[in-house]
Amino acid sequence: MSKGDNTRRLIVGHALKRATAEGLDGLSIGTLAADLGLSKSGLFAHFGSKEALQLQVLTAAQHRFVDRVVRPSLTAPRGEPRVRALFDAWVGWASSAEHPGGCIFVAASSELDDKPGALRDLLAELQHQWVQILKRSADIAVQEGHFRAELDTKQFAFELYSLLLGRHLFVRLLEDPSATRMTETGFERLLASART
Amino acid sequence: MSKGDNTRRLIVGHALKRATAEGLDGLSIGTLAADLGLSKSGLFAHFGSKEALQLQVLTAAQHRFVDRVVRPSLTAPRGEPRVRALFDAWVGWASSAEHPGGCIFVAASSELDDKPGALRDLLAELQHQWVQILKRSADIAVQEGHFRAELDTKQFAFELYSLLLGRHLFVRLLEDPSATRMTETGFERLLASART
DNA sequence: TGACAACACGAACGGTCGTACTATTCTATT
DNA sequence: AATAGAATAGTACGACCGTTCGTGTTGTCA
Repeated sequence: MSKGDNTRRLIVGHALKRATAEGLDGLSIGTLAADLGLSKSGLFAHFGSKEALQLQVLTAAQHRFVDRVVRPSLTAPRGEPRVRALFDAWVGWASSAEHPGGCIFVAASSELDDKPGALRDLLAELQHQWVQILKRSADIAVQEGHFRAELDTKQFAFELYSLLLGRHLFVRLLEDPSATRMTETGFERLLASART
Repeated sequence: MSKGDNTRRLIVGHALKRATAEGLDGLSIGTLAADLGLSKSGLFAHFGSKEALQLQVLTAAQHRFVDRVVRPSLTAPRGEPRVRALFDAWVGWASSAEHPGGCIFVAASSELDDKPGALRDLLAELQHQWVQILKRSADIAVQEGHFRAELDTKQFAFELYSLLLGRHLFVRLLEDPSATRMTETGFERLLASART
């Protein structure tokens, strides 16, 4: 890995952290450069445009998400345990000290849903993939006999992700100390209704 | 109502529409003025600061929300019908042509949750009030015997609002045509589990 | 109708933004 | 040690930002 690649990673990593708080659009080349002790132009040269930087940040977030949430959960046994693992890993992801602003995908979603462009397209694709992961984990739980055969697994994924989104709001804006407990309660209710 | 008051209302109304799409922070005095055929300084004079404008936009949104969602629902019979009315009215609110960007409170929530200040405080207060309205409607349904006595109504409000947030994402970012149907299905499941 | 307040305007300020160029410093290979 | 190329810095730009100020214009009430 060349020196430039290394610098680029440092930039993207730091930008990822800030983007969860300020939003992807709130990122500023000048501020990022100052944070890292670089010149504006030096930092800019690594990307060529702000949109390219934002795309790299989002892509880096995806890779990290796969590392921290998806892959670890795949080690859990197929079926309901894996569904639980995904749930727990997501909560851990959104609460991680690595991302003080919460989940960057949630933060970016309402920011980008009205702004057509490559950034929105990528985010929509990533969010779609995540919902599909949740759905497939439920499909497997059906195969394993943990969930009932007629379960609408897309509906299950929707409701599960809704709970996670609700938690995000209650934790971050309302600062409700019972947010995580309520999310877990809702999750248990959802699981119960999915079982055979 | 003086001429100035009227102009101010026009400005705030238009800003409210734009803020749902661009975000409260994305509002620009210059752009708003151009939209309305006013001069930047003329528009600015009505508020004295951008934050004051943003606060008025949020307050106007609250008034409109009460008019369009809360008050009409209060005409529904106490108990489960009123809970349903609130649900339906919220979906109508978020889909209204009046707010092409969806619900401004949802849009502002992830934007402001990391930015301390008067704006965030006001938004948190409004969101808290909304959750309380949902909770109290469930309390009434318990009183009326529609919901079971031991129901955790705060939990109910959390899950209900989570579904609405999930719908917002699925409609706006993922453009999933079955979003509203899934929200309704989840709502019915939630109601069923709350009944006696 | 005259007087005064309310309202709106244009110009300008200092600042930050993304981006484009050029120049310098560093690094790695010969 | 020399040199090519990558990496970073420096400077400048045009655009837009919120804000201020001075000056007209318009509306309102005595």
